[in-house]
Amino acid sequence: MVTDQTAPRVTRRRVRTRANLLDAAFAVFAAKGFGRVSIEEVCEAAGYSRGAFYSNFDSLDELFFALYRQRADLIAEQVAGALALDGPDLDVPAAVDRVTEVLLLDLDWLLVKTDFLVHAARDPDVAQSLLEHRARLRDAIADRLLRARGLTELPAVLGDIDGAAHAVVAAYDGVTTQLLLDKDVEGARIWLKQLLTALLTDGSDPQRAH
Amino acid sequence: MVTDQTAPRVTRRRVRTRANLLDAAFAVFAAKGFGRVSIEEVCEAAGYSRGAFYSNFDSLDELFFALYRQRADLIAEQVAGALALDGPDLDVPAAVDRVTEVLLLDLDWLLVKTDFLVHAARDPDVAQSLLEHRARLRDAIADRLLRARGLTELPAVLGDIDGAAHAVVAAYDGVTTQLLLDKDVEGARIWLKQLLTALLTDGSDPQRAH
DNA sequence: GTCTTTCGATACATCGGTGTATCGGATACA
DNA sequence: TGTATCCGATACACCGATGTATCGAAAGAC
Repeated sequence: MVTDQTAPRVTRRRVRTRANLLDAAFAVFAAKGFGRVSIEEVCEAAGYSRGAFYSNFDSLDELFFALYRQRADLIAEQVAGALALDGPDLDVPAAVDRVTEVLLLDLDWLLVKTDFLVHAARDPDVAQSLLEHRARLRDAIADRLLRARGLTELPAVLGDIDGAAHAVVAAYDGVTTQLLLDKDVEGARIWLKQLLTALLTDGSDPQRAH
Repeated sequence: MVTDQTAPRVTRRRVRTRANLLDAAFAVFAAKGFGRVSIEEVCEAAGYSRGAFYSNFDSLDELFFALYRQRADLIAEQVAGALALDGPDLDVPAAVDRVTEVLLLDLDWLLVKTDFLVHAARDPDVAQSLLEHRARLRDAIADRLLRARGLTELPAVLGDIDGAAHAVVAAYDGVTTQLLLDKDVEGARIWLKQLLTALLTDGSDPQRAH
């Protein structure tokens, strides 16, 4: 009996090398930037020859895309976990704390992520894919905000809850930009919390972070 | 009488070709991204040979830096103008409108600017220079906010006026990220205004944009 | 264990970009 | 207009990266 007629026999070695290539690529991309990395460099960092690369990917672009998907999905999972952690109506500040911890964890990832952004900005297909990913993230945040409704009143200027979720993402992106330059992760965390508090709580609301 | 003993005779042709190279570089960088552009491409776009390039710049990096400085200074000037336009205490929303108009004018510039950001994120010297530029911008905004004090009460969560200026820049950066993907300039403008209003005005403040 | 299929290393041809050295025409200045 | 200087075009040598074709070895199926 054969599991699949058409697909090539899936070997264990293949998935290992592929994972190794992706890991090495992450390190190299983070260090030098996508635009300045050659296929050879990735292979050398992973300890393979170029034959291995061409056996697994068609181009650097394809590898980059696969790398982004892998890591982005992982982070999205962690964020979703941090958002779902507390009960149906617990306080927003705690959730903010946990999410902030996850989102501003790894500077290298922010570097690669931004590289991917400028890459996507010039390729409509990639941009579309990234936009969808961001939309999913926003939805998760909106769901969480919905659960907190009543506890904290949202400022009306942002419009509905979806607008508020949009604002959260914008704050994250804005803080990321600054962080890429000054590399002050702890400062960025504090700063992001402040921003989110300012955005999500009514100014007249006595309940604030800390 | 000689204007300068040591410096080479400043020719008119030189400044023209240099400007042409910079203009062409802007177009090419915007279209393909810094990482994917060769010296030859820039020269071809400008209508020169590589000889002209090497006569004016030492490397693509140097040209990129010069290009960024040129355009960034130009924009900073326009922003300063938009901030200084009204009297010593006129309304913030009008200033927000004008600044938003200037900052979200040219998508190509945002592309190149972001390219430069990821470039700076990997080179401490360049990062330092960019940070200083951003600090000057923040100071201009803080000055403007100071003039408006009393008219609109700032939310306390942001801390002092400098914190508020910081938040303005973060909002701008955040909106830029989204804009790079969806290319909706008009939407981004509206959205940025909303964000700034939410950040700069107390939630209980009845005075809002529009 | 053997046999078949797949994976990845090696070798090769090729191409595009880089930097330099040189030279003729353009430009400023008297 | 003459002339000294500068600028940019051309030609050349070089290098590094790319993609492909081939082959030995590893891994799964039985």
